[in-house]
Amino acid sequence: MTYNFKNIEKKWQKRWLEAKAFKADDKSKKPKFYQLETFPYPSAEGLHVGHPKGYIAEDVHARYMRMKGREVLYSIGWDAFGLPTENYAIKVGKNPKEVAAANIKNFKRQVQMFGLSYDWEREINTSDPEYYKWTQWLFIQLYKKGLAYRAKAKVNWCPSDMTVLANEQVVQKDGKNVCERCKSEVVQKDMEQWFLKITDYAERLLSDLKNLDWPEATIKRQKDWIGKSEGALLKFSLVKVPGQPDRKHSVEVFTTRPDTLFGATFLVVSPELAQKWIDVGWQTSEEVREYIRKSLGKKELDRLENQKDKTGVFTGVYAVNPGNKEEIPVWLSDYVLGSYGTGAIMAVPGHDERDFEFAKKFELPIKMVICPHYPAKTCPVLDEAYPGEGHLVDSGKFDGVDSEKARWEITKEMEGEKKVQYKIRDWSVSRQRYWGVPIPMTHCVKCGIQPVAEKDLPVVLPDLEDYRPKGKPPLAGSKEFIKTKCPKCGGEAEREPETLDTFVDSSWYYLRYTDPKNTAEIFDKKKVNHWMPVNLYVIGAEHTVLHLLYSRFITKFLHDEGHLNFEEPFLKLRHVGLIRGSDGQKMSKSRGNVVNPDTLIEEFGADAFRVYEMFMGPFEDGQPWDPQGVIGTERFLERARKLFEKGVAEGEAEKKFNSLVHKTIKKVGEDISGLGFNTAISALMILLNDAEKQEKLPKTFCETFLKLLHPFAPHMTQELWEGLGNKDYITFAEWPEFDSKLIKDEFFNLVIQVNGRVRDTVEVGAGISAAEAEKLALGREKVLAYLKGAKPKKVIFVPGRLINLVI
RNA sequence: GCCGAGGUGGUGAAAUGGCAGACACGCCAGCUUUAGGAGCUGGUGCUCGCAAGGGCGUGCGGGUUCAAAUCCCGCCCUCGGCACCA
Repeated sequence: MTYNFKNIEKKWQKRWLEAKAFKADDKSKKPKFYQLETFPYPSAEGLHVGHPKGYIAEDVHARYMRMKGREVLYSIGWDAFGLPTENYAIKVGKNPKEVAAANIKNFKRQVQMFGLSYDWEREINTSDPEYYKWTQWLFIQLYKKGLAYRAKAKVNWCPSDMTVLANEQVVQKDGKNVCERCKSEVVQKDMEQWFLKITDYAERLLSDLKNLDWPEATIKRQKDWIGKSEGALLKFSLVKVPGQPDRKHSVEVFTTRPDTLFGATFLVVSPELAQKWIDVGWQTSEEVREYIRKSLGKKELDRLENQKDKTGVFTGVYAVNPGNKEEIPVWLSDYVLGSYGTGAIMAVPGHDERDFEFAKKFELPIKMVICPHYPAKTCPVLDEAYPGEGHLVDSGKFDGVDSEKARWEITKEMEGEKKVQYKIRDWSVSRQRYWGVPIPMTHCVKCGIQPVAEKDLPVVLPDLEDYRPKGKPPLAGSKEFIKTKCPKCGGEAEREPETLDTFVDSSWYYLRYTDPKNTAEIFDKKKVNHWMPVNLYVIGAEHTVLHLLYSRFITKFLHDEGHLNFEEPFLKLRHVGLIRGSDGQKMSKSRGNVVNPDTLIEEFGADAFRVYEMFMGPFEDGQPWDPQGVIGTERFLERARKLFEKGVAEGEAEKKFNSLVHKTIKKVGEDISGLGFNTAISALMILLNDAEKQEKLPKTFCETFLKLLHPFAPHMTQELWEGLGNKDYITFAEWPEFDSKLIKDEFFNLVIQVNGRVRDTVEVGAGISAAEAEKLALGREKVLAYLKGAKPKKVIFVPGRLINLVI
């Protein structure tokens, strides 16, 4: 009899689906457990073997949690809007809607063949008007609170495709930034854009990180991205501005080291700030204007390039250092950014590496004002900047003050103010593309920008004959779409033709799973607060910043609006390690190392595939795909299945074997909870190896074994479960309990060391005492040979493990 | 440059102070088979040795300890991220 996994897997998948076996019950009395995985972007290529690793892990965990008596919410949806689909549609000359539908169909077929235990009743799709109605609603709420606004900003512009590109769509080629699709060089352009004011939440996004069970590296990257710096704003009055009266003007700088003020030997302003000066009528040299023109024409990326080779020009303006009243020159350089701080800095070359390089290049004075060797009165100028802490020197009345203390003292004395700066910028959400959520706004000549009335949502994305990008949003070309009435005055108005960044769609999908069919509200408050927050989120490490930060922002916003009673959406987060091609490289079509799961499932079955992906190695590490690997787990399952052909025996299992069974129950449970799937499977293999040597296998063992294996190989274990005469689903059977008495060994192998080297082992009773062990060891022939008649100086006894005789 | 993760057999790995290499893949030998990309049994870190047995061994160098893959110090390499944020 051969095991027809194809039919059996299909049979159970069909039954599970029809019985709605994995429906998450809102009203269940059991404690809830919400598991989440990144909902897929349904691409035209379909899944490769790397994609399901995270899904399978979640499924194993979900099945385990159900058996442990939890009501598990575990669902799937489709992040269906966005550029890859749109670009693919353009390429094949089809409508993105059709392409997306076909892609979803294929993805659905693929995820279903893995036997994943989703609650399909909760399936969602971001391109469905029933879903994006609430994305639009969310945008309007943000707008009403002043958190969505329109402003001019630099965007990536592809002159050939005549469209704005997302940062992710700009790729590097021969040192240039080019359009991912047409490879023409991208330029930066100032355009009006919609922004979400995530910067308002910077402090909370930072401080709430401390309560999360997330990988440390991910927390750190979010912190770095938010980039908090505490410092001060200091004012420098300006003298000798050509064509301007003395000391009428001033410039403010942001610094994290006000304690180094007396070492500021020049100021540097950004090209953006210098341009502002010119705009208000200050006179400058042609050299300065040329420098501004050049650097403002550069893209930010290019400006960051030649870091080591600093450029700049003297502006002709001088400032007064408010500390020592010295007149210092004001320089212009693109190493100072217009978009951070005040766009101007005080340069302290003695204590800042960048200022040091600049001073060296333009032969500007370098002064040391922080000395690590107190009580030295002066400090020699070093051949590199000294950024550390110490005591102040050459700083007037602050001489000798501890640098950390001096920060605030100097700020106060100079009438500066404490200031906190963040690197994080507001979130640009406008896309001049077709395949996305229409931004629910109108432009009225009389009333200006007005949000669409909530009762008129959704603003449906219309079908367009020609949706290709042409330099302005494709929706702008549709007269029927654009023409509307102003929601405020009822007069003629135009709709906003831009669409939303797909990161907006995905910033709240996990909330919708809790109440996916609600047509009256974004979600029911009771339901969302019952299921949320997410107990376990498995997500790729590439999402450490954007999606996770946006989701946290939106959650906090909805909390502040009174819709949620929690502030953090994802309590525990783990990253899935990437499966690489068998060549060790990242899987990609261009490398030709992509492995398709369809053929593997066809050949080995979903169970063998699942077990292999979980057995490959530590879940959070990446491994190369081994084409031989599935054969190994297929063998394992086949041998397990054969075990059941022997039939079930009456009575008890042999004592030692039974002890192993209980150890395995403990280990598999602990390992699944800790996502240590590889070692859980290895424990099951060890158990099987031993079980095969047993004369008889009682029913209790058989059922236990199936339960332990079930999360990994759900189809086969369900089939065998039925074969044992069970009528119910094994999925809802109770996870076995281990007996801690049975786990304790009666005997163990005592390791005998001489000077830390293993010389002998002997089986002894578990309770052996130090004295007994020593006596035993000293009676062993092998041991005596190494002792050479010497008496041990020291004896170390580790109960249950070893004895070490030191001579 | 800075930050993070990591470096253990031919391969994926296990062991988080206590017998390094569990469990698998691959390979070798044998059995079985008309046949095998099937199954079963045994072997498989390197090295000396006919063997018994010994020596060496977790990127490199040092240290702590009765005992180190594991802890500490210094260095090298690989991968990932950030990159003039004052």
